[in-house]
Amino acid sequence: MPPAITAYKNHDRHLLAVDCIIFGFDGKELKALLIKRALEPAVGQWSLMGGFVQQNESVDAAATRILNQLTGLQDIYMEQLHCFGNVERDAAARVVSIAYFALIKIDDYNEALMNEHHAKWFSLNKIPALVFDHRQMIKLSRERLQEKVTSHPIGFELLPYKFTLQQLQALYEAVYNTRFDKRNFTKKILALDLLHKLDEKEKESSRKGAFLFVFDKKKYEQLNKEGLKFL
Amino acid sequence: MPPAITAYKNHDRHLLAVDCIIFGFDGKELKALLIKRALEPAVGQWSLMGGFVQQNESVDAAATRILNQLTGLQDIYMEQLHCFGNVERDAAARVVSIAYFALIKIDDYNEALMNEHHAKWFSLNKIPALVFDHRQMIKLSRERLQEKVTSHPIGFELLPYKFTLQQLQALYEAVYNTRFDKRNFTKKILALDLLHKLDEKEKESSRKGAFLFVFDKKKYEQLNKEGLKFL
DNA sequence: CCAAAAGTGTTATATATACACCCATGG
DNA sequence: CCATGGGTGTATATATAACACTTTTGG
Repeated sequence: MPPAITAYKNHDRHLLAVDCIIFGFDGKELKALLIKRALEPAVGQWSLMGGFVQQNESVDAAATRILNQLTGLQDIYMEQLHCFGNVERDAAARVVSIAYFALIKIDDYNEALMNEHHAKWFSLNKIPALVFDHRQMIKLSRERLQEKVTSHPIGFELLPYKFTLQQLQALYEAVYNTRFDKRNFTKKILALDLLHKLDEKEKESSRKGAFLFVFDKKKYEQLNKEGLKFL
Repeated sequence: MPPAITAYKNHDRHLLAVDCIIFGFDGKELKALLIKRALEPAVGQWSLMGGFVQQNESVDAAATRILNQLTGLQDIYMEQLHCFGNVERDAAARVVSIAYFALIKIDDYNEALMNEHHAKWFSLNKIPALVFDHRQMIKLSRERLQEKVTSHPIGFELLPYKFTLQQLQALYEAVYNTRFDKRNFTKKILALDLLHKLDEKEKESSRKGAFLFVFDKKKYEQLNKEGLKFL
């Protein structure tokens, strides 16, 4: 990249950060992954995982890098949420932050990296005090997740590869913070022709055992692009 | 604002721009307001109105300022669209841009300012070649407008204060790029209990004349917050 | 044999869609 | 008196919401 040409030269330059809201689902509750902030100011306070955008990387790439720094994961569903640009949002300096949210399988992470950052999962209903505007970021991301899930089948990103219908329903109930009728839910989700029923049963949560499903990758990708009407 | 503290000091700083997609509706077509770019590179090419974010202003404030520079308007419906952060997006330097879209009444602008920027309205179906990634910005903003309009009554921002049902329908048809049945449309919109029918008729477009409506500000604001299911 | 979760259909209601004619007016 | 756009209702199809009992099996 050449240096800024004359026409741009006199404009202010800004610190640009990325913050990641990382969602997980433990079968009962929607959770967000938080770390203990390692940087001044506010060292040791709970915070979203974040970092600065470098000169030679795209903002999206920065988000991917920062997610990977904490989780060790790659190829994760990630979406830009919003640019937070208030002058005073960071207590130490003017920093503009672009927030992203990511959906991961809650057991899928690198434990060493997580320990290194003192990361912990928090139920979305029990988020502790956070630095700066991170609470607002989580709030907005939750609303966005809800909207997104209504028209795109991204909920599966939060589930294990094989899952039961009740796990799926519990996930949607957690996202919408409501309850659904089991029969109506089953009917609707199966009608999408998106799931493939396995011969295998999950037997941990009941004596009878519940059939496991996987999603049909082709249908899934198609509906993810086209959109669907879920609820 | 104090200077960046030690912990932030070594991070790269970036040029931060704002670009505005300004929508208008002429009674038939959805249009976007474009200017002839005044800056190198690509001087004289069609472009969205944009500008740089200053050190002491929020990103939202920058967007408002830049919209005002072109139109002279204040208190305009404006929404952040997306942060465009590819390294090579601007041909001259690494510039991260935050795109906003605005809805204005198409006759409501300061002509002197518009002339100064060589601004012109373009039908969304006939957007000329644009600088950098501005075409992509317009595409995304159109999709977002469509989604937004489905759940929030923001369409009115594009109409004159008094409008006929046919103007309203034409607007929604333009946004969705489809046709609606007149009777069903009327039924639905009136059922929202959002419009107030005036005793006054608009007589330009027909001999009989069509009744004018205004929206009920209280209902409007309530539905704008709560959301609604429009179509 | 019993506790606990799995699985499964029908009906009622609400919403969405399709469709065509008369009205009022200015020229 | 007629051409033009304005205004209005009903019937059908589809989608959503409400609702309860039987099955399986490990202990």
